[in-house]
Amino acid sequence: MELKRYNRQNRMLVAVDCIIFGFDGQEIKLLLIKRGFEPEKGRWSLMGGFVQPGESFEVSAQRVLKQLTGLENVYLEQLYAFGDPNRDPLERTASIAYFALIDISKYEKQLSDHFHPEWFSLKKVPSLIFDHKEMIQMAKEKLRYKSAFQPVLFELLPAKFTLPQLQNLYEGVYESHMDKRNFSRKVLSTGLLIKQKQKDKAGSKKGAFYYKLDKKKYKHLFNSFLKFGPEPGKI
Amino acid sequence: MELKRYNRQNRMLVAVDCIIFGFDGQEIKLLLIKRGFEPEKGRWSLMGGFVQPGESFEVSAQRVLKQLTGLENVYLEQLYAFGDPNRDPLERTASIAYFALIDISKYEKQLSDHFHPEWFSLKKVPSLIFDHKEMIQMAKEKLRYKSAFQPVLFELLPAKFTLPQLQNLYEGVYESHMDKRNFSRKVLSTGLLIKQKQKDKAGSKKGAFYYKLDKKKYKHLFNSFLKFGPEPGKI
DNA sequence: TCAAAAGTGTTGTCCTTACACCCATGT
DNA sequence: ACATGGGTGTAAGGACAACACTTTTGA
Repeated sequence: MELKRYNRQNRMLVAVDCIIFGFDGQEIKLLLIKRGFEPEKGRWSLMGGFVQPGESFEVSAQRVLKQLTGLENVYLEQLYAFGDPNRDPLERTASIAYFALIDISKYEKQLSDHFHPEWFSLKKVPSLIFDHKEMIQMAKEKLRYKSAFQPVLFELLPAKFTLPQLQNLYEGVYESHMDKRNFSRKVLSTGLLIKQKQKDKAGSKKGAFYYKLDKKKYKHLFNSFLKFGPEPGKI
Repeated sequence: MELKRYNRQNRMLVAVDCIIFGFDGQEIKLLLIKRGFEPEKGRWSLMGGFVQPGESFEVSAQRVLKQLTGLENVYLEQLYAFGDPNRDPLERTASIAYFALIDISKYEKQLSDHFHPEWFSLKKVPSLIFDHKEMIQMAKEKLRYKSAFQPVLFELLPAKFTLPQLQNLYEGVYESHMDKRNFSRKVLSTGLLIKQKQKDKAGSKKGAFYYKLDKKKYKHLFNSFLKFGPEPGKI
């Protein structure tokens, strides 16, 4: 006897939600939208969408991300599956949360959108629907944890960036100050950065040298990076 | 107008699967069952079950774990949500994988079970259904990653254990050898271990002193532990 | 000329690693 | 008595943290 379905079991909706991080050279930001349908229509929310038939979670998250930002091939990683039976008041819906790191300079508001997206400073996140605040909190923690050992934060930077920008980024993630001498020694010692001849004159009169990632080494060294941030585990 | 449901969306089955680790004093083991229903009836599998209405994923995993082991209050952590549309050939089923660390000495085969559970050495895992092999691989990696910074591995040990046992455990997780002098200095320096007066005479003629966890410090220090294993990130 | 940010070196401390011998005891 | 595994100390090297002054240039 061959079954056609699992009988007597309940099915539920499954959605993906994306925590989208960006970095403007000064601070870390989060891309949020105004929810366009009931319930909670009009409130701020993470970008999300229902998982479609035939679509894996990863593909689903990529689709949702592209819909909002127009971007493909961005850094995307599964964060956590949220499954509280009452997290969506209308109907039981599981959410697989993904976090994305995008180069904010490549982001372009999609013209014909109805999402009303806005970038928010991580310190000024508005009230959000459902458990989205919890998702963001968890994403922040994971980002800290992860970037202590892997050079993921470069995904947030444009092709050319300066050391002060990079330091701002790390300081933002760890909400702490770092010594610039120790910082530059540390990152340069990885050999991942290639110094450019041009300077960025935007941030100061003297100007700061641009650096580029050594992409070959980057892929190769992704798993053997440095230790940053506060004591490991204290994060 | 208020909606009652999200229309035009597809619902799917959601299950939990548990990767259950144990440690017998010598090596790390995995608890597997013989699947009791179609499809793939009779093949080895992780213990799992469908998420029930009103039940969160965490509670669901706890229930499944108790069903198999009789244990409650064990270390349980969400690993990853597996959602490939074809992972279960019968019907689309998402699986939220959890990994559990149990004290193997507390485990007792449930009498009236129909699961036929068996402990397998991590090095001799049989062929498994669906994507369960991938789940185990990911769980191993997460365990490595995690136990480098947090004292999670104590969850696998009985109340009293010896330093050589503890070292076996770490060596099993990292599949490497460690220097016993450096190892004992390192773990003792945490202050988490309380030396007992009795010895375990099972493993040697001289006998090895038992240690107990300082539970207060354990809970407090859970997030500021040591660095173990190979280079961070090389895991 | 001054203000503002970029860039650069040294030192002390601590952590990590490598390494070898004696101890206790059951057989 | 001996074989087996348990227990301990030291020295060298490397990583990290603390710290202050000079440079450049736009206003």
